[in-house]
Amino acid sequence: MEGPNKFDKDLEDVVYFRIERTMRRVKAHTRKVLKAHNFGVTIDQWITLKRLSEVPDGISQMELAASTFKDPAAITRILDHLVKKELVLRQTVAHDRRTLNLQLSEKGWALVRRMTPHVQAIRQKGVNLLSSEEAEDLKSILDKIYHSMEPE
Amino acid sequence: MEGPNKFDKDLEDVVYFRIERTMRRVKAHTRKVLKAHNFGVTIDQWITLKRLSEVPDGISQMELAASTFKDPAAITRILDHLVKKELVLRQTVAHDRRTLNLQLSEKGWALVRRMTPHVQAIRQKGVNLLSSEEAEDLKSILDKIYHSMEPE
DNA sequence: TCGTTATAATTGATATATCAATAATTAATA
DNA sequence: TATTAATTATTGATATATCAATTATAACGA
Repeated sequence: MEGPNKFDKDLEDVVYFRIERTMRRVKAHTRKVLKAHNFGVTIDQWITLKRLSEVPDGISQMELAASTFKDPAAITRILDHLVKKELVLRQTVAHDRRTLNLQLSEKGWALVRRMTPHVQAIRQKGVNLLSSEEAEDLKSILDKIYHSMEPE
Repeated sequence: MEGPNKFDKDLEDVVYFRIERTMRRVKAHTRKVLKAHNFGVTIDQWITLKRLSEVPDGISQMELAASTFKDPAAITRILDHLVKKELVLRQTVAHDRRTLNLQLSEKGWALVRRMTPHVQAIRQKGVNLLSSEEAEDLKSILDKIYHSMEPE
């Protein structure tokens, strides 16, 4: 905000830009790890598998989309890959033929178990440097921003 | 991390997941504002224009990519749009015919000036709720994570 | 029950992200 | 200086993000 021509702060100083660049780097590192171990899935595919591992009875695509903050259309396509790789089962539901129930296959469970320690290591790498107080601060600050922008 | 079947924390509790969902919401809100005012550019196109507004003499695509943390290939395509919309000038450089110099056009400058107050309002909306201390904490915590994952 | 409305998933179109490969040019070096 | 190596931008392929439109089905109201 110095100098005669400055009518706005630089990108570099914008909080959202910092958030973005941090996530880009985290993702780059994550991709490197996934590739090194030949897990055969992308980051978003991993997120999907991980979420499904939290709901053993399965959930619908709408619920999956909502809980991962992804678009239903994106979920459809991510699942296409995961079903083709036989990591996820996509089955019709008796009482509502619009809905598809999603569950990990045995192969999906095995992959999640295999990947988990490596993903934990990635989380550690960055977050380890933070005090537990800082980690909590980060979450609560992010949530303040998050809740300041309720849709509608 | 409770219950007999839990061998990993839930997505919901992962810091990176929180960061991601916050940014998704910020971007959703931003797109809504850009659309409401008919600015005719996407978020990434805006970021590119904004960055170019910080370097009136222009920069190369490599420099633009580095300073926005985007891939050079992505920059090429974003610029294709911006050049077509006559918001950016892409000119060859005398001393190095590999390099293209990028500058805002008059129309580009006008758009940046027109958009700036609205973008500032978006930044305010979320960040206003934070104390200046929290805002600084957020940046420094993010930077710790960022620097913990230096490439190579 | 018929017709309207709502919901779940898909598909299409466009924009971006990432990686690999390529073309053009410049730099480095034997 | 002739080669080789590095650099800049582009292009192609694949995956995702977003929005709009569509299909199939379910829920609802007159």
